Amino acid sequence: MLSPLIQKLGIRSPLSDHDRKALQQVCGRVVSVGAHQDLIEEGDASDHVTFIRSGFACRYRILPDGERAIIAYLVPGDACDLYAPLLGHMDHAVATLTRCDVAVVSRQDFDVLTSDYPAIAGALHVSDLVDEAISREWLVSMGRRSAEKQIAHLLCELLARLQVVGLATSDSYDFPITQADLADASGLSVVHTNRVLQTLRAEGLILLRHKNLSVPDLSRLHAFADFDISYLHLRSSPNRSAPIQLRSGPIRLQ
Amino acid sequence: MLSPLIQKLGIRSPLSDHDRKALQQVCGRVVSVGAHQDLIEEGDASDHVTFIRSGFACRYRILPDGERAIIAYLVPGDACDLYAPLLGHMDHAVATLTRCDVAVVSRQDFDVLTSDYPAIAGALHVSDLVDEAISREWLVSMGRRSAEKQIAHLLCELLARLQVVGLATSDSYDFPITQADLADASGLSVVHTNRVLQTLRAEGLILLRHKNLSVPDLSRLHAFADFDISYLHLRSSPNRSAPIQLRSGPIRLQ
DNA sequence: CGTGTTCTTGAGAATCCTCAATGAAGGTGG
DNA sequence: CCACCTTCATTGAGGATTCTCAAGAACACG
Repeated sequence: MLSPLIQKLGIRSPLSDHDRKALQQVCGRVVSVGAHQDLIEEGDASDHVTFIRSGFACRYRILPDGERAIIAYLVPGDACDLYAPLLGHMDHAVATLTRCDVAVVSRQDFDVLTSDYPAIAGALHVSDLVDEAISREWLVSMGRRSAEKQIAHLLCELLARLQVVGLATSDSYDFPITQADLADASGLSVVHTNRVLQTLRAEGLILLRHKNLSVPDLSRLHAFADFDISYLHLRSSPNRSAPIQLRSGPIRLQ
Repeated sequence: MLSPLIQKLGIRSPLSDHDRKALQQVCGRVVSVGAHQDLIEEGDASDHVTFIRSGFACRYRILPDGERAIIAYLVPGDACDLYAPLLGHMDHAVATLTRCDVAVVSRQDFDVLTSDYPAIAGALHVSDLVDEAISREWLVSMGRRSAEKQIAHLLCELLARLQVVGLATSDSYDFPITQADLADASGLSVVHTNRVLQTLRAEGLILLRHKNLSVPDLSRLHAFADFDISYLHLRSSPNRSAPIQLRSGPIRLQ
């Protein structure tokens, strides 16, 4: 089974077998972490690079009044602290939401990897740029979409991101995120999050039972949520429908 | 007078005189653009790199119902589309908010610059990471801060960012952003934005007159807005108070 | 079969929105 | 310099959304 990281990078950037092997080797040390555990704390000047191998995690900050703001969801294949040393310290924390397997790579090994394999460095950079695009989309959702559309949009995004790493079918995925975690990511209260989910269910837009989410009519959910997948940059250009050719070569997509 | 771009990069990453000269040379072509003009449209596969030289701009998206969401403010020294080719197309647009001078660099010249001057490439990367941190902070504000604190926080952020490029005193700056632009960046209505500003004025937290913002008691505003400047990464570490030494050398800050 | 977490519901209150209108500021042409 | 026009800021009022508090139900786990 291909690691989710390699799957994710390979979709957006061409990687050679050589690159894949190097990645697989470096990410050998996998640690299992229970739910609701900090992987990285605010202020850390992390000397490791951490990747989510399985499970869900999040970036978050705690405010003075004790409120928690979740800034991003991390799914298998996502990096936690790729560029932390460039900024000197973490300005937010990372915690698991469920039990997770995480790959921990020493910063030294990682630096060797990226300088020996520029295609990997490039693919990781692209992947970080997509994370930025996701942040922007969350800002759009929080600022200008109704609570219902915001949550629906988030569910669409997770479907697409999990499909990339082979953890979702065409219309469903395991959804272990609690309503409290969803609330902190949406800026809503838990109570309202609950009511929003009920509305989406009542409208027949989603089926959510036993920690599994399935979408009866994906195009209807997309239309409702105003979900345009292009911000995830799964293709090199919105106008080009053919997938990127998989070959080793330059980092640039076009 | 040093260009705002060079000022900004130099604060977070060591640049040699050599680097500075190269930057100055490449950013020679400056274009003047009126207020409320698109600099980059959504979907563009830009073949230029654009930097704000003077004036205010923003990243934004228009939703199907016509609403505008502002995702980021751009101030002098900020890049508009640094890594656009890596993602293939712009997933959002960039527009001026006021009259702006922008430096337009051909993608070709830019690529030559970054490969000839790795310190510049590194500094730009760090700068982009800070933009990410700013996005995250906006998410925190939108999700879990009151409208008053959110706007106050934004005003604190702008003060700090403008100080970096020499466009603010210790407690004031020119503030040409309209309440409509502030509303679209905060996810509030124009009416409520107006009332929030009035509250901040009534509390004596800000003075806003004739497009000029000044802060009578900065630490009070910081405390009110829960503003912790460390996310702007103006120092290499929150525990180290000495500024970064200015010398040419490796990209990494520590 | 208890115990803690998560989900759900009700009700009243705070926040924020929309609509609609007025006032103030700035720019332009005569 | 004034009349006019456009943009921006402000105000009032009623309503929608979302919140908090509080409690009970369902579920998961040992």
